Amino acid sequence: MNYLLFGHSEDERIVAVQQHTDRTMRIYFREGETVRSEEEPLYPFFYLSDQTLLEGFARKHWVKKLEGTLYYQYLCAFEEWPVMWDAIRLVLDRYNRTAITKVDSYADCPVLYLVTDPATQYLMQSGRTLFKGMAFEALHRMQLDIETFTPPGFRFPNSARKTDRIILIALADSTGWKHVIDGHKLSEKQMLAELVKIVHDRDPDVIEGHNIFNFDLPYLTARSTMHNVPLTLGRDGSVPRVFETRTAFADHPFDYTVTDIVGRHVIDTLLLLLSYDSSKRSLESYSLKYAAQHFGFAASTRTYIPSDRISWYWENDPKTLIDYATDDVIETEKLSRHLAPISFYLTRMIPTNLGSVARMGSAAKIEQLMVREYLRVKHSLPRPQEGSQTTGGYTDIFIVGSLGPIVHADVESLYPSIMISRDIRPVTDALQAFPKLLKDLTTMRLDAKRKSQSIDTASSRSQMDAMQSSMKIVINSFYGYLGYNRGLFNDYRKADEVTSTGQQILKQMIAYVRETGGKVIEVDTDGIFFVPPPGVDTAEQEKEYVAQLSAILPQGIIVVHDGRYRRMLSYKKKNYALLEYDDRIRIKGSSLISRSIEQFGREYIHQAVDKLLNNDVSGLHAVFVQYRATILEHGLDVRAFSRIESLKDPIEVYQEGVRSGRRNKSAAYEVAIASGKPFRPGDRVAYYITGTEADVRGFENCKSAEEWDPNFPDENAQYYLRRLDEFSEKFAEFFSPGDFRSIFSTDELFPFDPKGITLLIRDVGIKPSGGIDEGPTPKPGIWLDAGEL
DNA sequence: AGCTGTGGCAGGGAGG
DNA sequence: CCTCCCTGCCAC
Repeated sequence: MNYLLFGHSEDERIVAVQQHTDRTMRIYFREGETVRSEEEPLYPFFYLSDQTLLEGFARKHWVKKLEGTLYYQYLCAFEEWPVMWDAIRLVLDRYNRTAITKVDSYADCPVLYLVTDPATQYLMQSGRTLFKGMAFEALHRMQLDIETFTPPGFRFPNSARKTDRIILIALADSTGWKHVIDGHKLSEKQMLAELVKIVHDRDPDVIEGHNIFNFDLPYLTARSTMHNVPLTLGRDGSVPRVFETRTAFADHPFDYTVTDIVGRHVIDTLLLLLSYDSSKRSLESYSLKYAAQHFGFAASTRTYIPSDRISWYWENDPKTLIDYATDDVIETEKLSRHLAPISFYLTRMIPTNLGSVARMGSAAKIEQLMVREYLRVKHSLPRPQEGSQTTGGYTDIFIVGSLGPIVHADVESLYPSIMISRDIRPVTDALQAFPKLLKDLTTMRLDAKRKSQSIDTASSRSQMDAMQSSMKIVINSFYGYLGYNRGLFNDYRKADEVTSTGQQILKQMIAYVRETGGKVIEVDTDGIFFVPPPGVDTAEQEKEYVAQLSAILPQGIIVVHDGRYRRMLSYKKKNYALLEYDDRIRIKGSSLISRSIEQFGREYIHQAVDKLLNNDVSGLHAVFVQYRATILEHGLDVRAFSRIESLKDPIEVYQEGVRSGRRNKSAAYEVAIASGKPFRPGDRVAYYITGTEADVRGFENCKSAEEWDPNFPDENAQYYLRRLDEFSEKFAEFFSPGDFRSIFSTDELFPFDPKGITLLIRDVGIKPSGGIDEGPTPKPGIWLDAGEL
């Protein structure tokens, strides 16, 4: 069963982790077939570990769609067979043919070995099934962190500036060893030489650091170039190979400089953290210190130093700085031990080395699994489809207001379940590897999950848990891969089939709840919030009810009881709040909790939602009055009313966009430009609005939060009062217009009287353009009393 | 030398 | 006023 995932022969396993004496490289290719591209949309290809071997080969002969894809340097695909043979001849001619040997153990698969760069060879081989049967704990990992000195008057360390320098290099490793190379005792040049010596003595498999790709390693590289000390960190004594690259986490592109070290895997825990957060969405910051506290392994005795005080500590209190740097590497080790196992266990099945797996996106992982199987049987690969997906998940809201009790039911792994039960695969997947991979991964994941729950020893349990989490990530990406415009095996119609099947299932769930007397409030993709029918009161009865719901759905689709709540404040699609039975409040949705809302606004909304969920109209009014007064008397701190935005584009791109009229001016960029400090995409700017009128243009009336002076608060109180009103406006949905006005106003003549004010529940079930057709639905815009439910 | 998907809400600014 | 476009952020 695991044949596709874990390799085809033990020969694939490279036993020696620390040896790479075999100076060879593989070329895979297909022989003796003729596929005409116009008859069959398939690429002839070969697999090459070093793209420079094809230097000079006319680019126009390459299949365009493969340029710049995931395989730029590995998979060379061509429109025509003759062109492919030309390319192979070029590679062979470029090297001494006598160095080419056929390898017996690959007799069933034409693989040529070619003498070439050992670095690439090691990295290629080490990624195959190297870690089969090996535990993460057996890896020898080293953590590295550098501290730099910047002379007074300069803000950032500058890798080219003579007066800047590395002052500490902190090192630790997974054996518990710790060391600091101290810049007081050695010149920077000696420190670099010492670093190289230590790395060779300890000989780690993995080098780790937080933001190591964008700071520590590029800085070390630049300084070693300046001092003419070769940074020979490779296992073969080579210097790192460096290249710029870009990846995307959620909506945000992230640029970084990869530093490839021969025979070692480089892992940046910042990338692991970004990847972790792109599915969990729970982190406020991606700093090492924040992460260590978030995951609960920051020591209470940990030394903290503000980043702008590092130079001061080095000159005045170096011991504290050494403690600080040492704590950094210790936390890095813990962070990696927490997050890296997921990548580690994936390297067992994905034909790429650990360092690459840790940087790869999930679609790339699926493609690697597919390509691996196609390579094995020497089948050509499909061309990516042109076009786009047309459907997504079904989202709807039927009731606006505060009501309860609430049950949340959702379909377990909706899209993977649909794909498995309907045997969905790309039309181009001639080998039918796609559904087989999905099924095997799912079975294995459930198996690992069961084991992780039943095993006694903590280390085996966490190993099983890491394995099942890594498989979960891949499983959940199979659907996304179908709609991925660069995926070789993409298939938009199949992606649409998955989503529209999901929509049907959700609509069946809605119909069932309605027919049995429940009240559906909001649905989104695979989950449904509803007030259960009369008689379904206890948690056990709710679970029984959900089990009956599950039973009416197609085979393989399982609905589970995912939560019960005292009340729900339903606001808009994808925007709601829940009151748990232990009185905790959970708020969802960008219009209620977005980070683009000023902090005081988020706090105000949170408190107001609390009052609404608890039917406390007087309290709601009191909250409004209090915020209003605080704003007017400039009682808020700059952190409460400033807005933090990240700058997506470089300054030139922004300015060009504004000049050409293609984009509007933006306060965040204007503040950043006015500060005169350099900024890079991804940097965050905190600013606030100045002036006296409520209705000012942001980009003309903005100041950096750093400029705000509590003694002369010049924030625009009228503007922030308007913001407060905008936040309050969200709650207009829950009251009659008159009641709303009296709650959200300050009348000095008459004290506020909550009598007669009720929270309303509005049925918004019928949409002008159709919507749900099952079940009777009241007319739109009808106002119901909250007591009805 | 790169990249999983669609759906939804809010806010700013430009122009009607 | 309104609509449109764009960006940012979020749910799933």
